[in-house]
Amino acid sequence: MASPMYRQIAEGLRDEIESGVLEPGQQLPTESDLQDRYSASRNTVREAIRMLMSLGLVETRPGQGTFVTKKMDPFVTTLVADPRTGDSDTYNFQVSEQKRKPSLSDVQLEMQKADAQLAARLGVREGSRVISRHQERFIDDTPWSLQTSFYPRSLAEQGAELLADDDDIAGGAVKYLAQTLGLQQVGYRDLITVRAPNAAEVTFFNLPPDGRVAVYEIVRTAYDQTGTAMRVTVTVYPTDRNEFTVEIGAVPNDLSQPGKGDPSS
Amino acid sequence: MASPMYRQIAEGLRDEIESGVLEPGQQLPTESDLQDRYSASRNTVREAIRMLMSLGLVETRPGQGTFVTKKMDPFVTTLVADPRTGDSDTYNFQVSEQKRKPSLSDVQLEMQKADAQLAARLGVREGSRVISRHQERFIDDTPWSLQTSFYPRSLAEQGAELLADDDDIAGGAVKYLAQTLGLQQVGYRDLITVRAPNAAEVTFFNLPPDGRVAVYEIVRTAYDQTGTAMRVTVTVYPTDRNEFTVEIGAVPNDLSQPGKGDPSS
DNA sequence: AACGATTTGTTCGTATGTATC
DNA sequence: TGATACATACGAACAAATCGT
Repeated sequence: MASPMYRQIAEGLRDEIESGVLEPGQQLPTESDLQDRYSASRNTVREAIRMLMSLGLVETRPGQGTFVTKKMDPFVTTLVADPRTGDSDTYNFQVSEQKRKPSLSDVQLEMQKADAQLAARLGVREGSRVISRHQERFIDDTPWSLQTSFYPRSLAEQGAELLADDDDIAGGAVKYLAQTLGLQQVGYRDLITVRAPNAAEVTFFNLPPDGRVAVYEIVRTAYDQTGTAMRVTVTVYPTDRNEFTVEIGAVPNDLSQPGKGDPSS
Repeated sequence: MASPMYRQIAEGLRDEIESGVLEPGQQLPTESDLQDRYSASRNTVREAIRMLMSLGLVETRPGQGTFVTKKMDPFVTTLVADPRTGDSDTYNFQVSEQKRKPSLSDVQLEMQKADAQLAARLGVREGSRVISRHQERFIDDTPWSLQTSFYPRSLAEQGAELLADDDDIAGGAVKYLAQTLGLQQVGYRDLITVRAPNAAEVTFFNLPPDGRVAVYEIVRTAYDQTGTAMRVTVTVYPTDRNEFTVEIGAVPNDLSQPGKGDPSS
């Protein structure tokens, strides 16, 4: 009598799923069926299913039924690159290598005041103005990530006017800054966190509104040859369709394609 | 009238939380209060709170109330290191740098059959035996990560007997393999994914059983000078108290300590 | 296009259990 | 011990989405 009824039901179904009795994509018994099978009320059965949903094991479709989750094949982003590159070019390259069609929205440009955290990262005073360049990124027409790059406004004032311009920067911002201001990107730091999506992210990525799918937030701070932060880029990815790799030193080419995810033993 | 009542209630409370009217750690109105405030039934109010919980904004404590979540300050793990190191030593070093006390469980050693995925990564035949060395890792006596390293059994047969031994390997396994077999770790690849915790992880990390706190799974495949995989390490961390960084090229020391997380603007 | 059957979604009422103070 | 607050469980009704006739 230790654990409540709804959890016992969830355990039972969970076992069936993880043992493969119920395969990915397959429909679970209806709530009505489960009521009979476990002699529990509908609400209790629903409680069990809700738990499985929260665990990412099943998904419900109104009017249809409840189904074992089929994991979509992830897109893998590589976080390292040669220190001298690591710009937006990298994005297109990575995507095309995996034979998917990337696309980008227009740049949405804003002047914003830096909050405490951003100011610290960018090495500017809190409350000072920064250039914010925001883009939506898609792969095969499904929303894949939201990216915002921040630059100190001083960069535009010193001659890199295109930064404060609403257009795409041909060849990438890193190259542009090298050409106009002589700024070399000599290194960067990525900070990887995971959190629940906010309302805008739920809308853009088409995520379930209850936050059961989290998002990665990757903050990349890039430094120039003087050790000064020249850019901070924040990119948000849903965790359900993204993975990341880091490669250090001599690493053979990736042959271990994740496969179908089928345990085809 | 578009969205259901429970979501409107959740929206209202969410606004109060995100605008700071309700501060982290503060108690929300009781379910009874919220019934009156929104003239909804208790179940509907609970539905709203459940959504906020799923979003990680609040937590409930039986007999006490519902409280705005206070983010615990994260432990930051750096994924890069010099290619020649990157062993368990790194772990102790990183932890002590942040002035926390690390501790490790005994090594739990097993011989296992490699499943398809592990076999591909480790470059062995599926179903062949591998050495599995499992450890629980704590920081300040709270469970922090679960780590399992896999080695081809051939390594132990070729002279690295300690791998198949139940003891800690003084100085780290990488150094040991270099000394006994001349294997140099020349590089590694990390694969970062996020998923719901399994039952064992829920227990060890003391996570809510409904899976609303996800875990990172970091798979590190290390290669020797011949381009052969010499080790695969799988480490699992709860997302609610861990962050990761990757540093490439010349990067100044990290001064941007994440602070208390307080928006003390 | 219309309708009915099926299935999940939302909301209410009520009762009882368990944890905390 | 009692009061308070959240957790579990049942029953019921109607709404909304989906599918087939």
